[in-house]
Amino acid sequence: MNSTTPAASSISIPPSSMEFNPPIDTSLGLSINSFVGHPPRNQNHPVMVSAEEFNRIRSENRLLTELVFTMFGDMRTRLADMQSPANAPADVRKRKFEDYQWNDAIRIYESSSSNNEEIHQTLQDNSRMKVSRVYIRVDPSDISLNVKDGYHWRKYGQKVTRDNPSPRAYFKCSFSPSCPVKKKVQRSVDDPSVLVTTYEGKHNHHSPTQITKTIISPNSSSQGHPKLVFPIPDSRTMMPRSPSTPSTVVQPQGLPTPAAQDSSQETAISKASDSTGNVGGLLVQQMASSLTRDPIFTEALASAISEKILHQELPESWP
DNA sequence: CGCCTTTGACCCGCGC
DNA sequence: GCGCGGGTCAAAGGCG
Repeated sequence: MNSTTPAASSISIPPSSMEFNPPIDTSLGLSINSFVGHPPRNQNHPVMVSAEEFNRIRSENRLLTELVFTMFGDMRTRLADMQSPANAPADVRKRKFEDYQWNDAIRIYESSSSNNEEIHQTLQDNSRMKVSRVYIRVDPSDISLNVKDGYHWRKYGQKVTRDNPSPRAYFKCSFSPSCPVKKKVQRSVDDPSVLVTTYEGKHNHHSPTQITKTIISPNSSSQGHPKLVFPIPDSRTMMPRSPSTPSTVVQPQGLPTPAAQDSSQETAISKASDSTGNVGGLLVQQMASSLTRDPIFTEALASAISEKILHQELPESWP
């Protein structure tokens, strides 16, 4: 535990901050409020796209919207947990706060559609970190704890831990006898269809498998539908909870690379949380800020959500 | 035969 | 000091 991090009990969040108050980016002429809370009244930024492209973007944006709301709801729950448990055991409070440590590289993958190379590449991208965590959605009926990530592993132990009925398996990299890397694999306590894989250390050899560069880059074509992306905090409450929750979203063009996102978000959030302790709100702001930097994305998202809202009844207060 | 998994025993750090 | 829990060791057995 980082000695510079504030104690969990020191975090105090006023009730008003538990509401979603997205940042306003006037430079774009749109705020998150304008398309999350209210239908846009003026379309000052019409976007000319084909019907096919529009449908694709609309579909993707629905997924992204769901992801954002899921993450916010989970964050709020988690923050409430963190600030309230004065009567909770000290080790539980400590664990909750440590879940927020941003040393981890968090990724969610669909095992059915992702491949070894992507996971491997993610780990390469985050190789500067001592610990990386990867979430992989698997077939719930598959009881094995095997994660195909391109390396060779030898299982050396298995334990049932206190906070999770699913056993935790311990692996060492067996490709090179001197390789210090270990990994732990355990099903998520919240969603048994998700394998939580924690990697420790850095490989001192190349992957046994051929690496292909398939992952997100700023220049990725939107047709490429690159995989996932948001570095999200942990494990338990930040996971999408239902299988229908999207685990892949499109990386908007112009956003930082995943590695850059990791770095910038880790820095910004750790700094800000030191001074204010409002980790959750800052995370939302950080995410929203990143998204709103991309005008194409914001326009498309506004269109998608406004269409959805317009298909519902307007509130009585709506003019 | 080599490599792997399984599994009980053991070690160690931490909190009380 | 003791108990608990996580992590590791190592013997035994399985498999290709």
